[in-house]
Amino acid sequence: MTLRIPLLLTAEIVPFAICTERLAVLLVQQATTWRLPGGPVGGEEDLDAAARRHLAEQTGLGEIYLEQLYTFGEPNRDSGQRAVAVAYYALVRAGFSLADAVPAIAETRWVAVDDMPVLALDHAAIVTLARRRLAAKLAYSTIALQLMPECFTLSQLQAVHEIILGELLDKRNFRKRILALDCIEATGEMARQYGHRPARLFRAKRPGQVDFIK
Amino acid sequence: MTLRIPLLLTAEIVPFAICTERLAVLLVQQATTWRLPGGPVGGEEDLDAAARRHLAEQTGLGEIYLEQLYTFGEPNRDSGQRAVAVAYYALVRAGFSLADAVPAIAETRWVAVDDMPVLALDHAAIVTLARRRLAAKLAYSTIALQLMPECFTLSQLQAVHEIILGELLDKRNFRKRILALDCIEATGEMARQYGHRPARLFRAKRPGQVDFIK
DNA sequence: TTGCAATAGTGTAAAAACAACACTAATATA
DNA sequence: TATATTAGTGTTGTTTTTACACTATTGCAA
Repeated sequence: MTLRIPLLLTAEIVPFAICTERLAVLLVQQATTWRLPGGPVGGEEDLDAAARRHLAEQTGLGEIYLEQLYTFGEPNRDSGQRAVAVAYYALVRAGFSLADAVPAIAETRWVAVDDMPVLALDHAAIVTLARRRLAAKLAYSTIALQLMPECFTLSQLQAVHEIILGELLDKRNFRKRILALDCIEATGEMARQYGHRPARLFRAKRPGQVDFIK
Repeated sequence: MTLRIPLLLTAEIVPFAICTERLAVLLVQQATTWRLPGGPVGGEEDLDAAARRHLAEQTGLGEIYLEQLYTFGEPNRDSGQRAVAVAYYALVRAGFSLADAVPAIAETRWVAVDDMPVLALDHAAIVTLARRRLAAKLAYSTIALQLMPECFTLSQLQAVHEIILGELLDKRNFRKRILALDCIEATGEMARQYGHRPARLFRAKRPGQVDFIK
């Protein structure tokens, strides 16, 4: 029972954001291949902390929503060595700025989930699972708010839902449903867009929190 | 990146069944304390396989529904050593027989979830999370069928739902809903109970499979 | 043999949730 | 001042969900 097996335990993160109207993942380049940000869990480090640390070190992203996804431990997932990966996904608010954060120590790029290059190890499977989970959670939680900037319009929120679900939603029904959840409130400000009627701005009532609904 | 940290990786399982009208967990006695079945993951062993192996070795349970729940890795969850636990939950069909299976190598006991004794490490938290997940899954999957014997009556299935949810359900509405899912079919046989009208027996249409619904 | 106790089995109506649908409002620019 | 563009708003029909009560079949006991 107290046997310590030699293995590599890593945390891997799927950082999602909406980029140019598409759901995108932040990838890290290692030599010639792309992989998810992540790396070994420290000897005295919490799993979540390891995920946050690697994400910050490799991409500059901090202070974002993070949720454990699944643990991958097939003996052959990393050729040669025994590696177990605790996978997470993270949600990055639109309007985030990598530049604001700690400089990344790796080459990174946002890539649309539908245009993923070949990824290291089983990272493609991790992305696929994360994407399914995110889409499923839209239906029964307020998780989409974690992808929004502090202030946003209802049209922007609807676009985020549509992009993740891959289908168009009815504007009136969407607004009715979201407002009934009582998870956002009008700021009183208007978005100063150009060429058309300005939109009311909203903010999350409980910004850090993801509520279950229904 | 290739650092191998010394740590104990275990698989821990929460085996659920309905015992005497209550949701129960199969516990294993170790010295004077109770714990979940489980133990170290082998050096070349898949995580799921490790969970199944320990469950079989320690309790005699095999061939049952198993699903990964969450990975617990707080540095101090096991005093002294660094231990990471990949937690699973398992569903045991009513009418199962431990005696049929391989003899268990440990003292085991089914304990109602509402009467749990003090458990080793963070196993109480694992049970709590597993219980929440199971209850949530009732709403959007056919997972309850994994707790049923091959043939069962609708009243029995309803009782299982009621026990897990902790609330009574309307008989007619329950039947309508379950039958509409098209996940069970009548066997044509009747349950030979005594003292009242016999009930029709049903079986799962796809016994091994858990379908998502709605 | 008849009555009682116990669980099985069945339908309808009201309420709530969801889905479909089209026009007016406010702004920037040409 | 006309046009293009997006914001914003209610109603109606359909579907889903909920609430609800009686008859049927059996074993057992009187």
